[in-house]
Amino acid sequence: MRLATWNVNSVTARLPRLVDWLAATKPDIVCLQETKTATFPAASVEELGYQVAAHGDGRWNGVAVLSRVGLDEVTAGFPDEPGFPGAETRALGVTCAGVRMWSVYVPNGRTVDSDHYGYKLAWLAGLRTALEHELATHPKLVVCGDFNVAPADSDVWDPAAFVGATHVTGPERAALAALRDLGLVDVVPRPLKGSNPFTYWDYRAGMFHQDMGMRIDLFYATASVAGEVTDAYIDREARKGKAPSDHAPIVVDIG
DNA sequence: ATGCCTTATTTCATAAGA
Repeated sequence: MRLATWNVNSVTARLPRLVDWLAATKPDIVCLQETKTATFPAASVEELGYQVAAHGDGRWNGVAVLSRVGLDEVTAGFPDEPGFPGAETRALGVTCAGVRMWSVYVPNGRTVDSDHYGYKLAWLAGLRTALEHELATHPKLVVCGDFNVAPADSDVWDPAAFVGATHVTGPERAALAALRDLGLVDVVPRPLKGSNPFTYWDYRAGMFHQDMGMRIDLFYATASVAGEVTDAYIDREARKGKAPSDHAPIVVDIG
C-alpha cells in the first residue's frame, strides 16, 4: 500500500499537477494540506478512483484525504481544538484499510513574540491529547502533513539563518517530541537528490535549485505501521517545472 | 531572507505563508 502527504498550496491552482501526479504515482491514500478552498474539486480525483474527504473553509488552510482503499469514520477537526480565535480547518481524520489517518496543517506561528506562536503550541498540545484518545481505539495510526516545525537543526538549510525564528524553537520541538512519546515514529523519507530530506523550499531566489530547504512535512506512524515501511522518499520531481507547490510530497510504501 | 514568489479574495491591494 502506498501512502503520501503533500502540502499543495491551493488544490485549485495545483489541480492539473495533482491529477497528473496521482496518475503517475498511484498512491492508495493521500493526505493534502493547504487546499485553500471550501469546494474541493472532488470530481477530478473521483475519476481516478479516489474517494474524497475534505475540510476547508475558503482562502486559508484546508486539509483533505483521498483514498482508493476505503474511507470511513471521517472526523473534521478534533475535540477542544484551539482556534484563532475560532477553530480553523487544519485537521481531518479518516480510516482507510484499517489505518487511522490524520492529515494536519499545523499553524505557522509567524514570530515567536506573536499570539500566533502561542496558538501553534496550544494547537499541537491539543492534537496530542486528541491522538492519545484516538490511539486507545486505533492501534494503527498515521498523522502526517505540514507540521511547520523542523525537528532538528539539520532539518533547515542554515541553522544560523533561523536563530530567533519560529519552526526551530525548543517548545516547538518539544511539542513534536511529545507526539513521539505517544508511540509515534518519525518515518524519515530519503531525499532523491542532496543529503537532506527537505520537503519545502521557498519559491524565491532559486532556493529549490540551491537545495536551501526545510524538513517541515512529517510522517508520524505507530510502530505497527512504521515497522511495515519498505520505502519512504521525497518526490522532488513534483517541486520542479511550471507552477509547483512550494512543498514536495512524501511517499511512503507499506509492505 | 529583510517575504526578492505565490495564493485567494472583501482585487489592480492586501494578508499570509516559513
